[in-house]
Amino acid sequence: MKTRWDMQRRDESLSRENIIEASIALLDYGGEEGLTFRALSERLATGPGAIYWHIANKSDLLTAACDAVVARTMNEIVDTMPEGTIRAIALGLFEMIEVHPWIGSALTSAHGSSPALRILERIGQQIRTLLVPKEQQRTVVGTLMAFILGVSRQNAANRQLAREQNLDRAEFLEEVSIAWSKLDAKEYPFARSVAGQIRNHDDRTDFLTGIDLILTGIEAMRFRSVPQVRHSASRLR
Amino acid sequence: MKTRWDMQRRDESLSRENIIEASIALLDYGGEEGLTFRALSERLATGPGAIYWHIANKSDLLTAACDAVVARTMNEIVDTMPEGTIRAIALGLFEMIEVHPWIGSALTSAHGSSPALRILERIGQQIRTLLVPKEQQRTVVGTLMAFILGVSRQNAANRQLAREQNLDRAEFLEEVSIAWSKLDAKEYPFARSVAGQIRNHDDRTDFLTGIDLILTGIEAMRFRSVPQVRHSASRLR
DNA sequence: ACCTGAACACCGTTCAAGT
DNA sequence: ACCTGAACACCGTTCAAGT
Repeated sequence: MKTRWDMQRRDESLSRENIIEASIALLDYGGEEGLTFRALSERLATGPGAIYWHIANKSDLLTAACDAVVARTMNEIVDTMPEGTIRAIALGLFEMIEVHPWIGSALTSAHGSSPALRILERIGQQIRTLLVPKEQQRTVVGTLMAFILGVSRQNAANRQLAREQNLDRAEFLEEVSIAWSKLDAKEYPFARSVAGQIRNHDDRTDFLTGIDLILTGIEAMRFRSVPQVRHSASRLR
Repeated sequence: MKTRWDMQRRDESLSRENIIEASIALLDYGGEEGLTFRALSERLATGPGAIYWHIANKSDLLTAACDAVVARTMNEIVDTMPEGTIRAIALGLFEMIEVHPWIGSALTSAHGSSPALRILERIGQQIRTLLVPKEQQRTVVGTLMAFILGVSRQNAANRQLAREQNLDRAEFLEEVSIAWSKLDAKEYPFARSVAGQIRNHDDRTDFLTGIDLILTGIEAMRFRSVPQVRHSASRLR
């Protein structure tokens, strides 16, 4: 059952890098549940226990795999104008999570961890050149990150859902559109009203519109010398 | 080991509702890994198999638990002015996920599912009264939802992380602040520059600032008759 | 120092058997 | 119709034993 490739691979001794690369392959192929210590040790032609010599536990492994892919994605992005670069980063992450859907959830669990930090840094550097006031930079970057990861994760989840139901994109959207148009008219007027639009929308375009929405908000905020005071925050707490 | 309460509970026969309520309690207490069919059947004084008579599988159970909490949260929000209501919905969801961190991940996996739909509908109705052009409503609501859930999830994950390290909020932020200020100056200039701000920030305020950023963007967009054409989308694809 | 693989304590889920 | 609980096929992780 062992292919030439497997044997060759094992010629190199086991290393943290080997393990991470094999993990990424398993995750890409079988999703989060595709990564098990048994599958991993089989692919690496070793025992499950051996892996624990190089990595602490499964969570450590997931973060490391995540970090490797994020670092690669970030290195592929070339800087141009700040807004353009932000869009490129956004789209790069969107497509990364589309190809590696498991990254979405792996990335949540670590604000201080190194993959999330890479993204924060990259966006932050652009926001600085956009001349956003210093006190607002952190919030603005946080807003962009939350939005980018939120949409990308949702997009990946939808694709996953479609695949589970053995539908292509068009069929899946058709199903959702039909389901929404059949909702109760009193309780779900909005969902019904947009049901028709679902069919022909483009995920990337929607995503970039959202990014532009936020960039527009940033620009508008830049020209307000004093940050606006909102009473709702304290009133609603 | 059985308390009076447990016994009393079992007097009512098993039902889907019973099971969902018990699941929520387990999830709140022990997080996602706190919900197991063994713990659940013990709490309900029955066997693991009995549960399968009322629910399809664990995923079904999670969605149902999620839906129950989301429905409750949404019912608590009273409508006022559209912007105010959107902030109230946002903050309501933020606090909901803070109290029930497991909802964050449960909510991702289901764009068409009923908990996500409730949220979409509620926000959508407000966006309609804001007179956003019909073709942009879907995208705008999607933007808000992605942002709200993205930030809330991140916030819940941070709290979880702090708890795992047995730190209170202040200690945790202090740790992050110190870690960021020690990063490499060439590679992480932005993270270093905001390290100091981490210490004294308020999560809710940041969150509402982000919401306002998006609402500002929406307002600006409303006054453009023709939706702006972005070349980056096709250029970057 | 690094690897092996059996063993442990868990999972979700099924299903023959009961009432 | 609804419940029981043993059994199945998995998990992540540990650890004595090897090289």
